[in-house]
Amino acid sequence: MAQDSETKQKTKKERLRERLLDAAEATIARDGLAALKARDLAAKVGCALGAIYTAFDDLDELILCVGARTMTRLEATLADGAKSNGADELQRLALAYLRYARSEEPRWRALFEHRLPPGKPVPDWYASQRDRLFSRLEEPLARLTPKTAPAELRLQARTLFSAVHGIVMLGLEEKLAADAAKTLEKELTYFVATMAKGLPRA
Amino acid sequence: MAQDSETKQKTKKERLRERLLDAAEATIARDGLAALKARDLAAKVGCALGAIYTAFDDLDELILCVGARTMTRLEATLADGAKSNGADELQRLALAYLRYARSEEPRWRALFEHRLPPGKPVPDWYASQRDRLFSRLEEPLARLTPKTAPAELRLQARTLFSAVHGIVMLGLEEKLAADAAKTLEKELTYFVATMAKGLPRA
DNA sequence: TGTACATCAGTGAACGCGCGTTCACTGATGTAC
DNA sequence: TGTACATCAGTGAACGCGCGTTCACTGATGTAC
Repeated sequence: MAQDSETKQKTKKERLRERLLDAAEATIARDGLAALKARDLAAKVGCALGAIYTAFDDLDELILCVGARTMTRLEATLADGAKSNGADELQRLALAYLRYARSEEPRWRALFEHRLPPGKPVPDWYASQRDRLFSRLEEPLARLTPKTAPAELRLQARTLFSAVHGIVMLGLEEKLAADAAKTLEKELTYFVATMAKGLPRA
Repeated sequence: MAQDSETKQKTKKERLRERLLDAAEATIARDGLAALKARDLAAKVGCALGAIYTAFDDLDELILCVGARTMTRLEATLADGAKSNGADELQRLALAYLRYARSEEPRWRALFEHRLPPGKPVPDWYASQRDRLFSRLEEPLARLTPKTAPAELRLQARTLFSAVHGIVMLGLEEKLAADAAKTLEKELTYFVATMAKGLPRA
């Protein structure tokens, strides 16, 4: 029975974790990372404030877990948006990224807003999921420039992602110009086309 | 004498504003935007806490003023880094941007971190200084693609800036890969070269 | 020049709020015999 | 089956801190006559 008991305890704790994650995710998705408060969270799932700290070390851990879910959703959107066509897959990927950022902006933004307190390292499981996300960009790039060495490819993929990310981020913020968000699709399409043309062996 | 008195009062208030701005700038430059606290600021300039609010409406206004100074410095760096050569001016601009972000990272980052409370509009003087900064990118772009219409050019300039910004931002954060910062120059150079090659009439 | 008065920049204690985390305790669950 | 005991998830009041902003007040400066 000791084994049974342990199993049950684990499951219970796991269930609380999930309920907390669901609630936190909903809050972040609706109102952004800054709106996530321990007390609200406890109220939402109907547990005591302290219970959060039996399921997670602290809010940072919980936020990272929500981030993992966001990455999974983003991955799915990218996979969905990029398939079917082969030639302009990069363009499709970029537009899919924009679409995701638009449709789940607070969630997406939380991914980049959140900062661990200095000294706290990013957990390995988080880093590896993040890296997996980028490998999704390497494949289509590899198809475009088949002669490029793998290390070079990784760099190119990162550069391209950062560039697209920058365009989407600043575009959605409208920090640069008031009407930026409306022309973003055009901007991105044009941008990726230009890049593709400039790449060796396009 | 009424006129004299008013003039003196203005000057005095102005001096306090400047001392506060200097102190705030120094704090942001050393420790980042998050380190800026009203009490520390008052202590630094040797005035009362409340005096801040005779010189500025609130901390947001003060932060925007520091942002204006940052933009001026950035503008100077860009002007400095881009001149002399003409052909690869875009590359020089991008590298100058990276250099500035590196050398004054917290100050630069503050420019993008700071958010006004929702509903508070960005002041006109701030928006116009920001726009002026971007016009610096349009000139070299115009030289590269002389046939492009002005409206198109503005869009291209913004796209290019956003892309470079994204590469620098994520690169310096090292959120994507642990060794990103070291290869950033190479990355940027390669990126701009690729873009330039892809642009019509390169 | 001297006196009474007005102005207002500057003061800093106090307000008001928010919030993550802890910890002594409880009560449900399971164990031992 | 029944009783005494152990465990530990879950509780929530309290801790501890931080911080932007306000406001009744003061004192230096200048004005009026």
